[in-house]
Amino acid sequence: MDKLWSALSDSTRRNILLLLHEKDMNAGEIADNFKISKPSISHHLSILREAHLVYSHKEGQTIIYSLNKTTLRDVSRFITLLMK
Amino acid sequence: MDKLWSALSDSTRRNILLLLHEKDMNAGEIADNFKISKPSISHHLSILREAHLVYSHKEGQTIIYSLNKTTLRDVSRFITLLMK
DNA sequence: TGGTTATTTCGAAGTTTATCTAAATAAAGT
DNA sequence: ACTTTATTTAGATAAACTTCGAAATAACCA
Repeated sequence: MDKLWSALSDSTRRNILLLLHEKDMNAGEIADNFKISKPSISHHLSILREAHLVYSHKEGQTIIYSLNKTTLRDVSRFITLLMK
Repeated sequence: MDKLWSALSDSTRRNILLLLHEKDMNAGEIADNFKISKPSISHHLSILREAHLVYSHKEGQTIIYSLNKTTLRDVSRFITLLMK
């Protein structure tokens, strides 16, 4: 749970998740939506990947990232428990 | 949203929320549930308070903390949106 | 083989965070 | 007034985090 929550604690990463909710994207496309450098975005993506919030697969020259909705259920469960 | 998510990113703070879900507690009682010092717990409580995840009121000599479930709805909304 | 494109890894700088002890504040009782 | 109890604030330190530019890796094409 720890990696999951700290992955979610950064607003750039939460915005990446919102982008991927709309559609799958490659790393460059994702980076184009932010002002920070590509290495920084790559780093954020690796944190999201380690938290299992996204997964990626290679397609030709590019790497496509997708939202992993399954992991979000763990967060949802925690919040729902507290709200009861 | 930023203070909210970073408040949730620390496991001690999430455990404080779980404790307060069971019942309201004063700061000392909360601290007794952890190995870290009382000043550290006090610091965590102030972060939770600033994020509006808990509120507090004085009762005689002690300060009673309670879970603020309303704020959790914002988190829940974000997660629910992503899960759709 | 060499060049181009896409992405990650490396190494460093600056900022933020969690934690501690010691000191300060505040309320209550003696 | 002084002491005890409950909690917070202050100041310091070490670890973790975000960010960058430059270099490395990998795939594709000419």
